[in-house]
Amino acid sequence: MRAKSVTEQARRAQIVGAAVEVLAEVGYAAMSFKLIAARAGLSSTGLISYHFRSRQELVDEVSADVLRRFAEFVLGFLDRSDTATGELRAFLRANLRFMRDHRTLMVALTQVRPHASGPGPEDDLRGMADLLRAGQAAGEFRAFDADTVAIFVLALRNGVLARSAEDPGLDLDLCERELWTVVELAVVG
Amino acid sequence: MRAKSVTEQARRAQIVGAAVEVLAEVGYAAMSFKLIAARAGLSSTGLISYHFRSRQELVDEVSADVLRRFAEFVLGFLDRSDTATGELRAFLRANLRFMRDHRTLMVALTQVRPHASGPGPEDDLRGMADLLRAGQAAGEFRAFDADTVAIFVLALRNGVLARSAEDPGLDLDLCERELWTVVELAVVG
Amino acid sequence: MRAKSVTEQARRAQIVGAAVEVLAEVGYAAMSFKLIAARAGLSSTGLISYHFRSRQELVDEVSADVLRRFAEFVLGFLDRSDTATGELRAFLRANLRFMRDHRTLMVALTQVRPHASGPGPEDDLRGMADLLRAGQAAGEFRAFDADTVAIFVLALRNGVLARSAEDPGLDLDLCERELWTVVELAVVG
Amino acid sequence: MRAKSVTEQARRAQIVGAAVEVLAEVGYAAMSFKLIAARAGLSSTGLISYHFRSRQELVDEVSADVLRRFAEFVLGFLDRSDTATGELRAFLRANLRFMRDHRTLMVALTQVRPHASGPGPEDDLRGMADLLRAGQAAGEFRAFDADTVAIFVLALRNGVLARSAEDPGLDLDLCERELWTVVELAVVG
DNA sequence: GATGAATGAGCTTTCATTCAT
DNA sequence: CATGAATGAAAGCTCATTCAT
Repeated sequence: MRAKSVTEQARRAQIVGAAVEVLAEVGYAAMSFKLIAARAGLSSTGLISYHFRSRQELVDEVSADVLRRFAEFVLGFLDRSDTATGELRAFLRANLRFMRDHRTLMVALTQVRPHASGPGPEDDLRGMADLLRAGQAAGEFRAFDADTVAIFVLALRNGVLARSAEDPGLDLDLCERELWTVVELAVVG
Repeated sequence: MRAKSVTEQARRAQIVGAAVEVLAEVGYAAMSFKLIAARAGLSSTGLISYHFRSRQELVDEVSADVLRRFAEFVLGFLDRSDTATGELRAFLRANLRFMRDHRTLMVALTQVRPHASGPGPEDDLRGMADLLRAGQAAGEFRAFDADTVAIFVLALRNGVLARSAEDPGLDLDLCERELWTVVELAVVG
Repeated sequence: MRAKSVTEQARRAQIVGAAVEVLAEVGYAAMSFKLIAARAGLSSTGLISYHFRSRQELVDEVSADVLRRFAEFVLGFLDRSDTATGELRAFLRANLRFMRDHRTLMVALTQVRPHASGPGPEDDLRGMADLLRAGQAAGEFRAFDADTVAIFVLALRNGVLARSAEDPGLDLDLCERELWTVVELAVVG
Repeated sequence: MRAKSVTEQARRAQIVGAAVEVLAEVGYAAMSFKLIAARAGLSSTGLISYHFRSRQELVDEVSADVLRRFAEFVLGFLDRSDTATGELRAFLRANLRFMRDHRTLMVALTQVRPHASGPGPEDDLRGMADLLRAGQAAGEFRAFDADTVAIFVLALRNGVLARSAEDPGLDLDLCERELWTVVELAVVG
């Protein structure tokens, strides 16, 4: 792979940013190069094709980019704790805070991820199941099937984010408190 | 609204059925009349337009049709119990069984519902919150914010269905058992 | 050509009538079997195709039918006079009265005639030129090129009808008086 | 409104030109992007949509373009005279000459104008009525209802043009002479 | 690198017509 | 005779992509 010039990188970022906004606004199915170009202030959709080999490459990059930012954000919450319980709590909190602070990114991610290559839900699940198993090994969590409960934890996360996307008025701080209560009850036992 | 002839009804059903299969296979964004016509063995897309005023009408009908079948299915589980706990358990069980027995319908529904008119997630939430409040009033459930926990319960349902859609090998019976354990812990307290 | 049954004739008339209304309302370019069927209260456009070999045949029949009615109407005015001047005046009066009393027919005719076979403007012109020549031979009209002035007379007729079609509020009685003044000045000299 | 590039302008003009030819040849109802693209030597109808937002925009532009050319042409005749009589005569002469020299444009205009936005017949009538009133005020014309006679004058113009469109062999120079005789008789009195 | 014009396949929808019942 | 379902061509329009400048 070639090294990318600074200008090139800047343009790609600009286009990805515009795509994020479009995705959050009209959804994946209605996203088009025309809308993205307009949103980015570009004079031609040709420029998008110039910087991205194909629509799919753009979709992948949008997904990867938002995912990277999200991961960084979550990491900022995680590295303060060392128990599995603390890590789980930090993860959930980070997710809801990201939604609160970067709603557009989050909504765009939910729209684009099903159509992007790159890490999928299985990868999320693997990580979560590992965390849960670690908690069980440390005696913090009750006995349960970690793979299955991992599905549940991520389902709760996704569901709250989806609801918040539908209803911008949702009180995410209340959600965070109630969510932790529920997860603690369910996982710690 | 005019009465629809038998043939008309049959064709519409056939088209809706083909649309369901296409939706489950390629997703909403890639759905097209061409694919549906091919799947249904129709000679042209014109026939779809003949039976449905517009693409949106087809989308709405697909959503309504699957939703109706799903509601019937769920009802078959519900009317055996009378406590809120029993009803909640039956609801969750019914959902997972529907996925197990009618996977294509369920997957199609997740694809189409965000783009259909008709009842939306808010309506689901309202019903669930009412059930939870009834359980609280009956002393079956612990104290929590019913609207928020309704989000959680439906999130769990949706998440399991989504996971099952991604991974057809998922053991839904195991999920059902673990899910009820988790929900009981979380809701009954 | 086969004899047409009574029912057949009635249906054709009904369809022609509906076509006239549609033509007057939306114009030739926007006319369609669907609109005509709806207007006639028919359940299918197939019925139109059943009674008319083709769209063109319907168009021709509409034109011929209205033209026939128009001719009858005009005749009712003509047969009272015997001079060319009287006949010319009666002709013009009849035209404007027909527009006043049967506006829909007249408007439909202007829409359909350019697309119908059957007698065309040349035939109208021939008749008018003959009348003018007769008037010249009788010493009623001044010397002019009859073929050319025939164009003018029919142009005046057509223009007034077209204007009246555009502006239903046009005072056709005033038009009739002014028109005759003008024609008399121009033709008698 | 954005400034249009030279190439853009040229293509639009080319498409408008092709549309004019198609209109003159097959009429408004049978006009289609396919015919226009073929006539213009374009590879696809998509290019027409690329340069014109919609069919209606093309229709409007064709009408406006021909109208503009026509107005310029007429102006070249008008500015030599100062009496109402002279202006009227120049107007009529200009119309017939335009038909003689730019028959395709003229025929296209008659086809497209009823379906275009932009100035309509009422606007033509207003101008003509004003001219007639000016002539009356100057004592050049006899007493008549200017609004009505304006209809007549334009009717004569339209009728001759229509006839010429139908019969390309029509002697427009003869028409011009006879027309002026008739108009003079009718208007001057 | 950027532009905007061009491409051609694709979309949904409408059309007149045909056909089995 | 009438119905309404079916047909396939054609419509206007949008799409991602390509290309010359």
